[in-house]
Amino acid sequence: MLEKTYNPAEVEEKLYGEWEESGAFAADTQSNKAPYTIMMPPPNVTGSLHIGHALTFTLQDVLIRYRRMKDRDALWQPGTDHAGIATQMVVERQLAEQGIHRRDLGREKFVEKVWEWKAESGGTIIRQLRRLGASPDWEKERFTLDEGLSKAVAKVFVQLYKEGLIYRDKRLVNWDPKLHTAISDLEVEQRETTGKMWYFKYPVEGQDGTFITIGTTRPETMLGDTGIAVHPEDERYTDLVGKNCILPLVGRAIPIVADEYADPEKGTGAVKITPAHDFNDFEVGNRHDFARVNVLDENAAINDEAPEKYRGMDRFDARKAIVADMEELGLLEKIEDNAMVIPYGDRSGVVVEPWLTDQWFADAKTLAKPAIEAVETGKTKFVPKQWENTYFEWMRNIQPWCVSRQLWWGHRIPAWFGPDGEIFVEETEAEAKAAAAKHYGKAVELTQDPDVLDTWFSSALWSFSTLGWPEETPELKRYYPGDVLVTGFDIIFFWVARMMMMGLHFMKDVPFREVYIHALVRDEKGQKMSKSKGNVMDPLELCDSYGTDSVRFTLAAMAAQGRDIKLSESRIAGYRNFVTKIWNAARFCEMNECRPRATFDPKSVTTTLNRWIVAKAAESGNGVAAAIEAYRFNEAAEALYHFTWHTFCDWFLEFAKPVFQGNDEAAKAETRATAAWVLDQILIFGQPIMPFVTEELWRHIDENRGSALINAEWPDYSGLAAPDAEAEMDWVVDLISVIRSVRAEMNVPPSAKLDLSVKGAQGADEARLKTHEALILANARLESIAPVGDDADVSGAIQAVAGSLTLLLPLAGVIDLDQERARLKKEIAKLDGEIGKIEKKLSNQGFIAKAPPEVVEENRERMQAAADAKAKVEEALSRIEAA
RNA sequence: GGGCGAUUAGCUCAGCGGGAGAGCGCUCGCUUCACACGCGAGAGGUCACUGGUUCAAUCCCAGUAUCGCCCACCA
Repeated sequence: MLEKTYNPAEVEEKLYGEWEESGAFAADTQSNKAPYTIMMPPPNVTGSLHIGHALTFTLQDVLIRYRRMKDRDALWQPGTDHAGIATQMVVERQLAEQGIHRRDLGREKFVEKVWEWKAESGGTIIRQLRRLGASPDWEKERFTLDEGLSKAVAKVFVQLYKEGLIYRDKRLVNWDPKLHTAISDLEVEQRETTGKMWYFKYPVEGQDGTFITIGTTRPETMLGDTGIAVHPEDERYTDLVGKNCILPLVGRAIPIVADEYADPEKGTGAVKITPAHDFNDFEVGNRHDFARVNVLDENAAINDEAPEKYRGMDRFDARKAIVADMEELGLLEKIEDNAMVIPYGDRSGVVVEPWLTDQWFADAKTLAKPAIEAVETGKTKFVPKQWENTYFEWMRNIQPWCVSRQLWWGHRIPAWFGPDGEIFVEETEAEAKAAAAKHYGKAVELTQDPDVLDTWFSSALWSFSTLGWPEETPELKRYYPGDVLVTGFDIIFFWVARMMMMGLHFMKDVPFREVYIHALVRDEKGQKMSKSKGNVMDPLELCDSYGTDSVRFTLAAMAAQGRDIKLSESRIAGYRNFVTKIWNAARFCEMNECRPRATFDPKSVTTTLNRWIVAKAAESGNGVAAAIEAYRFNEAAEALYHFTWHTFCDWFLEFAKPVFQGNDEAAKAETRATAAWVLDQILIFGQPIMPFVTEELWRHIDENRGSALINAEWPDYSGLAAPDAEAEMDWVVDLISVIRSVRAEMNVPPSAKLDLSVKGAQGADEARLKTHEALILANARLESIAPVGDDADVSGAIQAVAGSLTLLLPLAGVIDLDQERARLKKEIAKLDGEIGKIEKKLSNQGFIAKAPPEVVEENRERMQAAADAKAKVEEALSRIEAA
């Protein structure tokens, strides 16, 4: 006998262990089913499961579990990402607590430490994924830094280099002065702030007393100024073009040039050019052959290129000093407030500097072309389609991708430098040495590039590197390309776009046919969850409190295709109640000896109630399947919820009660078997979303089943769905006969008062089975079914009974007469309103007569129905008045 | 500056060219032999605003307002 409530904690761990051990999650390259592949976006190895993970992994798990049952050899390929910067920071912080800096250890030792850390703590998120019930093929778990993937990375880098799609260049990059590495544009976060604009007067060479005034938001960079630009058509400055300014504080003569970049509308129309510290100025500098004077070191402090006074100063201290000095010289014209955006490193949180360095770049523009085309031609589709615009927008304006990072943790760039700086890019050191020997005609010492690759470089290969590429493995052949990639919109650029580029380049096919973009999870107030705001919801704590199934169900139910999900705990509690409801439905079935029969054929049921519920179950099962296939997880959840609670429990089980307690043994047996079958269906189509409670019940109901629910087959409901109106009608008629029999049983003549209150119901036990609840439900049901079809007999019978029900309820004392009178009056007013509305519509339609005839007809019918309903209510009211 | 999204019941959200929905909350009544994590009955909404298209608009179009997100090198 089942307990009264379901206890998730007891079963979750047990079931998960059994699933995993039995190999239930494993894909099978030998299977004769078609493959279905989802590549798990590899979470950071440093990570711990947050609610966003819980969402994305739940949705993926729903898809995988569904496909596994339905018709596919499903592979959910798991793994983790080495997360260069994030991981290095974690370990550095840990070392710092012991007073150790990574430089003290040296590169090799430090990397060793990181591996140690990974071995100890890197498994957290993987363990947590298990807790969530995720069912990837764990045997195939990969790590972006493991041997095979590293080999793939090296091969890709070398090939792209040799194709000219990766190159080394000296240009401005976003430099993080705290982490001492370059970062990509995507890793820069622009924050709006109110800053200052300083107006400095630069003296014109040879013209005492003539100044050109420039505005700047970054006074400290003036030490690196190598030119001034004005607009060619700006008459204010025409006579100064070609002359020089003397850069104050430095004394360098810098040319004044005409360049379209200078906007006469902005500032003073004259702009200082600092090619080494500003992306725009870099371009302008190139056009005019300006020198690039770098005045900052790797910490963004002033370096030795600057006048001695400022050397070693932090950039912000230097700013103050320079402003003060300029003021003293009388060269500070004014200061204004200025709204501006400041670039911050998304990991370090400090202001990043455009800084001139040698870095490796990937030619993203060339790689992007096929990736754009693949989406244009529909080879890969985004769901919702909306996101394709975002993708196109970025891809069409894509900038060179800086792939090198000045870190120690990551894939070392496979490039070696000869004594004269010649570069040898090869997959291994041996190959590089061979190439160098050939180049120099003798063996030489080579030094490997100290940099590592951007973490996203290896992630970009994930869709094929995890399957064994460059080896021609059976997995690679079978599971590439993937069916769908499930992810949040925040990494469309970081990851989706880059996988498209790499997949198309190296596999000559898209990495996935669909990209399902889901929302991001925010708190109840719509704010991004963050530790500093204290509004984080820990999914594992929620699983502890409410059970994993409830959390999964909530996430699925809220995964509509919007942008944000605002998660509230009360909703999780609501779905926890739903889990209990299923549990208790099963308990009820158990108590009434509803056991699955192997020979049961849902097509063969005879009673109206059973035929009806079989059809409804099929309809719901198909609804769940269709919703999952369309990535409408909320609809799948809703269909499951509604069918289980409001169809199966509220109606079917209620009406099964009189059967179970009656004397018709044949009907009893059939209804028991039907109830058991329907409950099984609920478990089956509930499994993808709520795997634990469904599996537990599945096993409890029959311990001798051939397989676990997770391996059960999704039933074919064809021939069962689509109950026709007649069947529905029959059922209502049957229902009405039940009600009539109640009256007969209780010896209540049709005209007399039927006491339906529970306490007063003194009739036979059978009569109590369907007391006032059934009547009230029946009443609601009847209303929802009207207007009836064209079978006059059935229609008449129903209307007659419906009328008597309306009357019956108040007479029975179930409803307070005064209240009922008020309700009826209100009802009449409402119907009047509706009649008026339809009348107006009809008159419009009649006048212009453009509406399709069936629509007009429909409206006439509705009008008639409303009028009939009104008459009925009026009649009921008059009877009440009379009583 | 460019782009996108949102605005529907007290709250969190679905829906969508022809009858306003769910969960939670609220009110009333129920220790009914599955379930109080329950059962039944209710209250509550000019579907942001203004125009337009249409026989018909919460839904399509245009504009306005408010909120939010993404992208962007603005001195």
